[in-house]
Amino acid sequence: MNDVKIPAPHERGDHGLSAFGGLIFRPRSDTPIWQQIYDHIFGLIESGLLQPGSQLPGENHLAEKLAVTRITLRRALQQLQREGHLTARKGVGIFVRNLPATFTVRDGRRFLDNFEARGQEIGTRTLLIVREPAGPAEALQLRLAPGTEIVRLCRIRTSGKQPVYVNTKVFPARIFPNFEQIYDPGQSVTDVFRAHGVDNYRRLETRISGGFASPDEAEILWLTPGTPVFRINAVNEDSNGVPIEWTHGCWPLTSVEFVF
Amino acid sequence: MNDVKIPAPHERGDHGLSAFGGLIFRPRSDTPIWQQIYDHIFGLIESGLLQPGSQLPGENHLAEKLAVTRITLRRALQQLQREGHLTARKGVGIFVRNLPATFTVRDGRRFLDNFEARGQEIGTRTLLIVREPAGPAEALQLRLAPGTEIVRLCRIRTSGKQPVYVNTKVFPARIFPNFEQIYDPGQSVTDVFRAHGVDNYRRLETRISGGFASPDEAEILWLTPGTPVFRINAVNEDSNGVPIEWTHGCWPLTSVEFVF
DNA sequence: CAGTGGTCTAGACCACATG
DNA sequence: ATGTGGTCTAGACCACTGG
Repeated sequence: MNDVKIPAPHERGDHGLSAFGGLIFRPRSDTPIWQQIYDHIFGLIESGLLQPGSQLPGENHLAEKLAVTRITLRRALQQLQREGHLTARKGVGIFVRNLPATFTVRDGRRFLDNFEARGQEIGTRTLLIVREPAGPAEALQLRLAPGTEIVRLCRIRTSGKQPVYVNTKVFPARIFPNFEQIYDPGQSVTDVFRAHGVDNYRRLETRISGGFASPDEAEILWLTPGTPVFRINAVNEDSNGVPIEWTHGCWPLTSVEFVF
Repeated sequence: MNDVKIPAPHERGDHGLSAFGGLIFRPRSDTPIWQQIYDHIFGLIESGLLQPGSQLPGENHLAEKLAVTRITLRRALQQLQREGHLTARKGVGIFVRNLPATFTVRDGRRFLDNFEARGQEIGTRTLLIVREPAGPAEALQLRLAPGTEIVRLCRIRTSGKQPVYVNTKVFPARIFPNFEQIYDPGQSVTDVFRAHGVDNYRRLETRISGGFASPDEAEILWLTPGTPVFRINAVNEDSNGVPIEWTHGCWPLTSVEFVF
């Protein structure tokens, strides 16, 4: 508490608390205190003094160091969480989120071709792959009778360990009898398409809307529930106009840019 | 507590407070109190008991009626504001936002053709139309030398009085010598294009990203600052590939859906 | 167990808009 | 002058995570 050192990023256990020391926030200024704190922490992140993935000091320590109430501090922290710069884990701590500089997704291309992630490695994790009867929404999108068997695939895309995209894909099971066997080794849907004679397909329509992360989505994407997200919704057709894939998913608002 | 009335929307001055009466929120439930309040108010809005444009009771009254602290109540109200269901005006009150059911904007069409606003009338308000030297960003987008004269046009689109879209358009001034005269009567950019011999043009690229409303944008769009928004950014070219318009603007996240 | 973030209370003062 | 929403304080208890 009394050690006044130059803010070396990773001190032994103090989580770089010194970077926050000696600050004075003027209460009766034109800008609210919580916003001054927001600006300060945001500056630390942008300038790189707070490295991605590093942990912030505990809220009690921080509030004391900044000479404000924990509630006032939390107001600033929560805005930073909603904007995707921080992520909090209960019982653990608050961490600097790995902002992947915004991806650029171009419509009509394969996912991996789409990324222009600067220096970040892209990963895929398959959460679920099952065959089951189509629900009403799925049947509608794929133009099937309700109850027709479909293949459901849930995946996460990560950038440097950090999840940035969760999506669900639905396929007519009849067209892809060997889906699981072919998908398994490379986790590539395109491989599955090719192996079943679908060499060409096109995106019929893409819908982009906005929403707010459900508790489930928040947990998967390491977000605070209620954080704003993009929702994307698209159908792919084969060359004969038969729908072969309905995909819908969810991105943190600040992790992606769509280019058409 | 004892007045059990059907919530008639506009009681004499009580702002429909009765709709909030007699509620009990269990503190040690599995869901937080603020979220129970959120759910309750959201339900009132969705069911139409709280009409669009109507005013909520004051926070002090509401907090008393719901038997919670004003801070706890505010937590619920602020989430509703961020999600676009409520809008607060300092010194005035909190109002139910007119959710325009989400527009559908199709790329490459004229704006008015794009709307599928159900029963809402679309309005246009021109905030600014000036000629001035191009800044660096504008010069880059229009492929002009910095300082070249451009026409800058700022407009708001409204749906039933409520602003839903604010954007800025920039044009090379040299191509449109009579911009202002032609634009003025109908507020139509297409008219200006036609009058200057531009009968055909196409959208080169559209970029959609996410952000958070600046104080200026928030005021224009009747939002709370920091509310999540879509940002859209596009360039139109004439048939010879010459950029003739750079447009960028901002939508509340929950007011629009993009279809491509 | 100690430390973390999540929630909640009971007050208070301020800037702002309206009548 | 009144009522509004915006900000801030000084406490408190809880559920969760980790060692």
